[in-house]
Amino acid sequence: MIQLDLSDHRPLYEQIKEKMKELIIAEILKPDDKIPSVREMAQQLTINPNTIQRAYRDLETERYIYSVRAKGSFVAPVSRVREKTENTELTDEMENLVKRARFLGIKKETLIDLIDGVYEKKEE
Amino acid sequence: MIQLDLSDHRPLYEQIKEKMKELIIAEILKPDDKIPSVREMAQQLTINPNTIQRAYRDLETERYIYSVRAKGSFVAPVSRVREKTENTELTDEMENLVKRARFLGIKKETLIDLIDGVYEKKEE
DNA sequence: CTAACTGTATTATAATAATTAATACAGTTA
DNA sequence: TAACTGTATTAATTATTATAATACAGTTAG
Repeated sequence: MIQLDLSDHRPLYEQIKEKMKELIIAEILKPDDKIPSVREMAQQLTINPNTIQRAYRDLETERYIYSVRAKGSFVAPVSRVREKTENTELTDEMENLVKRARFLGIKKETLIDLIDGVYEKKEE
Repeated sequence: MIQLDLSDHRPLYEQIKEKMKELIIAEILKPDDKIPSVREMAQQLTINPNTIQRAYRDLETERYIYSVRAKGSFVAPVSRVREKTENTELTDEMENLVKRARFLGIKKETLIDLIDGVYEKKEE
């Protein structure tokens, strides 16, 4: 399901969080989909279950997943709270990125093309 | 010149690197501008000089600054290498961000307005 | 020339963060 | 009942980060 990058300097649980978020945001994992259990994922990645536990706990706090004791962990439906905080975070990041792009001499049209490309795929 | 955020979980040297990059990218610091010496910056931020040393060493490797022994450290002119790696990095980040935006239901036009806003300020 | 500044390097230590390990408990499911 | 779930806890280990204390060689202003 996910792949760790050992050359990455960041902690494993951060990588796991990020990858899971990507899968959810890309809608590869959809609301109420079951995700691998703590132990199962740990075995797949050959790391300690506690590390997965840490990642899942964070993801639950951030409302990306929800867990049911003895049943499993599942992708959470998009919550209004999460949507709002993500919205502001994203706007900030986007602004910084666009500034960097401008600094690098990237044309406005290039950015707009990129956006078009992503939004087109929505229809698929 | 820069301000550390102690509530930030990332290492100090990472924060320093990031802030310096921001200043350089925003062109607040321009090529060949002298930046504070290792010891001076350490005193300003009340942290150990070795931590600054670490940040500066990284920044030099990434071609954001250059250092001259016994003279000081200075903002590097934009190198072609740096420009290229930054360009691909930025494109990747931008694509991820746009995907997130789409997932959140943000309209394409909203993103384009944001870009317009940033690019307009170039004339100032 | 000298005093005070530069970057750079080194080694040791302390402090913090991340990870593993080994369990345990309570509930679910086939 | 056996095998699975999430969750919690405590301890030990390892890795990373930060500090501390120096040292060296070169620059620069007075």
